[in-house]
Amino acid sequence: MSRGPELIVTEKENAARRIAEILSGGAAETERRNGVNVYRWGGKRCIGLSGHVVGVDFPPEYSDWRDVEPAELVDAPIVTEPTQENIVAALRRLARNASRVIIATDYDREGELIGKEAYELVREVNDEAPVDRVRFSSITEREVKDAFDDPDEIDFDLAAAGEARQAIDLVWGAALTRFLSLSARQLGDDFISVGRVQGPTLKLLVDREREIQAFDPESYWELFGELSKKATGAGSGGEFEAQYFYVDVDGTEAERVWDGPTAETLADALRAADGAEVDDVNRRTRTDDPPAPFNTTQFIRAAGSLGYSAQRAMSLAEDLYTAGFVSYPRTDNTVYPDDLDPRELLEAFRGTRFGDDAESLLSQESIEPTEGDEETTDHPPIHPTGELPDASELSDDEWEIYELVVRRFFATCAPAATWEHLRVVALADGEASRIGAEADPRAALREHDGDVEGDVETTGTPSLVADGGLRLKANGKRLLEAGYHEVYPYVSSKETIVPDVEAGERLDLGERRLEAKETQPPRRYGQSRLIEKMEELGIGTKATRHHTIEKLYDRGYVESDPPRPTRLAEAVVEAAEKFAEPIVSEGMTAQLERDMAAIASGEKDYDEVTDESRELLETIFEELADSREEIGDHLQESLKADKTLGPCPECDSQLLVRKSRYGSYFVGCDGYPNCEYTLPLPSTGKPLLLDETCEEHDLHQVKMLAGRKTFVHGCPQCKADAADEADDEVIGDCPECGETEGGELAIKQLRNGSRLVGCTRYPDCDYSLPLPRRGEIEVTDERCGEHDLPHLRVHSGDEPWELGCPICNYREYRARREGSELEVIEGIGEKTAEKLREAGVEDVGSLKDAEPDELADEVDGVGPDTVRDWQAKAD
DNA sequence: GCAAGGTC
Repeated sequence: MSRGPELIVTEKENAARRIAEILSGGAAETERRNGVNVYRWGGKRCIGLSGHVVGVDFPPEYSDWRDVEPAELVDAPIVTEPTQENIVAALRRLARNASRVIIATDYDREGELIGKEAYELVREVNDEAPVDRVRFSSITEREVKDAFDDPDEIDFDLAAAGEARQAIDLVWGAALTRFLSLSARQLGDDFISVGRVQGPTLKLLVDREREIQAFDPESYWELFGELSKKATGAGSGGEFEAQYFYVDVDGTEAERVWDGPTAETLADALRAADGAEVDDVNRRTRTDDPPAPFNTTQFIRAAGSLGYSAQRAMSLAEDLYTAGFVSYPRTDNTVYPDDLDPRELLEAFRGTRFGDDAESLLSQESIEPTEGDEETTDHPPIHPTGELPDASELSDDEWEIYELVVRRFFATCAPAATWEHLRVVALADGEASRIGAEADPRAALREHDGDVEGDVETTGTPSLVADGGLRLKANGKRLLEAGYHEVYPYVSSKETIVPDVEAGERLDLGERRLEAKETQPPRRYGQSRLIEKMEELGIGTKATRHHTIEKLYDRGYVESDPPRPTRLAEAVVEAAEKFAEPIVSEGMTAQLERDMAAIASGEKDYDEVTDESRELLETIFEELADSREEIGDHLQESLKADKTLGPCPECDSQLLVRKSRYGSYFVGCDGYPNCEYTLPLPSTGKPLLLDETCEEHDLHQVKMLAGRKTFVHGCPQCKADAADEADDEVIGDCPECGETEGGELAIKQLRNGSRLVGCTRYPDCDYSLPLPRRGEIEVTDERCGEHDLPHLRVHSGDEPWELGCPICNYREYRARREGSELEVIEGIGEKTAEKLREAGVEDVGSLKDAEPDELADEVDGVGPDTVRDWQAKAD
């Protein structure tokens, strides 16, 4: 009997390629099976999966939402089916005659489950070959070879922990999602979802919004004075700003004065001062340690401060990873593995544009990279691979992100920075003490009347004025050693200069200011702050948190950026808090983590944990049964509130944003069909109702979200009125019907806010040319010789610009677009455009000429319908 | 068509 090949299975294609390279010493060849790369050398084959290639679901008889009571899902069977047919087929073919199978998926819980899934697929076709498991934390020669020299077994308990998570997530998510959707009669694309991760994430946002809405601002005052060293013969002294402070009842310093009259008295006192004397000088040196290596969350946060959304940052990092320039971007690890030699990696940057920084780091006697708190087994922290891109290979955004990763790695190898902090306290004297003594110290306190901060009872009296005068303080900091700031410009190293002064020194007191301020509500979570918070609470994973946020947008739960929850989101959270609390609580994940740990250690098993979870969900459904209508009504009201613009001018109902049969948006009356009042909306983008309303019509302003083409439309009634009032301005003959029918071209303002040059015989003749949305259009005396039309000039911004003859302008626009980059088409990103160019499609023009089926065959992950969709958009 | 988790 001939021995078949050994089969190695990895979690992803990239890992398969690199492992094959390492184990074969570079001799592996690539062949395609079912459109999947298989690496072969000697008696070995290596195939990469694409994460989970099978998925859990309910059997088909449960798939109709209307025929199945959501509660039935609680005890429904769960089946596992292939989701990536081609990869599953390739794996089966290879497994059939394999003599041995080695599972080399990622070294984490989900990797163990993916490995077990591969094992099951292998066993379907081959019940003899031994199946081993190898584990390594990073794909380096030493780790991989060590792992393959000493193979282990699949940890079925650990995999079962992952399976329990799958089952619980499916059952809770599907049952409650269907319940909410059915109760609100939202069954189309606009179903109402909840889940173990999206639930608590949404509640974070809703809770913050509740705090903001409940916030009651308080007034307070702060005082400032401009101090300066007295000019001496040797040179002029520096000026610096100092702030008034007093000593609170508990002995701490306080700057905010919570009472207006008291603040005024103190300001009078400060104005009466004729100078200040330095009372105390305090110098301290502080070290400022370099940052820890990047995990996914901290990477997203740093990219966020450069203006990238979480989604965009991850997509760019994935591109850089696939191209081989940075390591795997999905990781929780903040400790470099032992086999990452920082010196060696720094040397790879010699002679590049990072060369000087790399050299200066290499000149250190020893390099001890920083470490974060989290050390995991799956992947190393995100770092450059040492494979160097040519700047021209990367888009501007990719380069910026690449540089961030390189510089972060540099920073982790760099020395700490040191700062000198200088704190100066001076007393504003002269008449200040006498006048200041007139201020009521108790009134300065926030809690003085006992009701502001609840039951905080304050006793004692603060000291508003010191013996020698009004206290002023200034804090300066100077960078003594730049340390890692030299190589990592993304965190501020700004200095605040306070000049050297000595105790007892007299200072001039210049301008004095009393500033009235208000306490501010808490800020909304930004995307990266939200991801940090999710990580803190343990919800979601490094690979999914940014997707969860995208999902909240897709479901209509949040809008704009930073994400703001809609009324629908509030209603979903309210309903869940009342009837299905676990689904919006981070506690559910915490419990699940405990249960999974118990399964992994063998204390519990899959059935025990999933049965227990089903029982809890069962009781929740018992409660829900009676409240179905109540919940549904509230959800529907909230959905309507999210779409409500304001009062209808023709009846007592409200105007709503509606969607036409053709998928376009318009404004219609809630009283339809009794009231048929409508207003049009622009044809591009998805409408978002802003908080601001139109003073004249009491309607919410409308913003049209359309990616880079997003714009504020304003009040749709105002736009329609403006169009009704504007007279069409005739500029020449219609080229289509001017001679035969006498049609003329005119500049027209449409009721949906757009403008065009169109035929006066519309709709009999629909000849039209586009015009820009913004700016005033001037008809000049100059005429186009070819089309006999006047040149147009557009007044927007500071400088008017020449649009010229509208026909020539449109022709040029078309030509530019035809020859322009593929990326102008919605849905084509940089990666897809690159793939298209490889297939010989260089620009929009050649995309339009392409045969959809042929092109789809040539480009991975693109179907003929997608091509047709692009072609339609190109027109 | 539901979730969350992989991967792209």
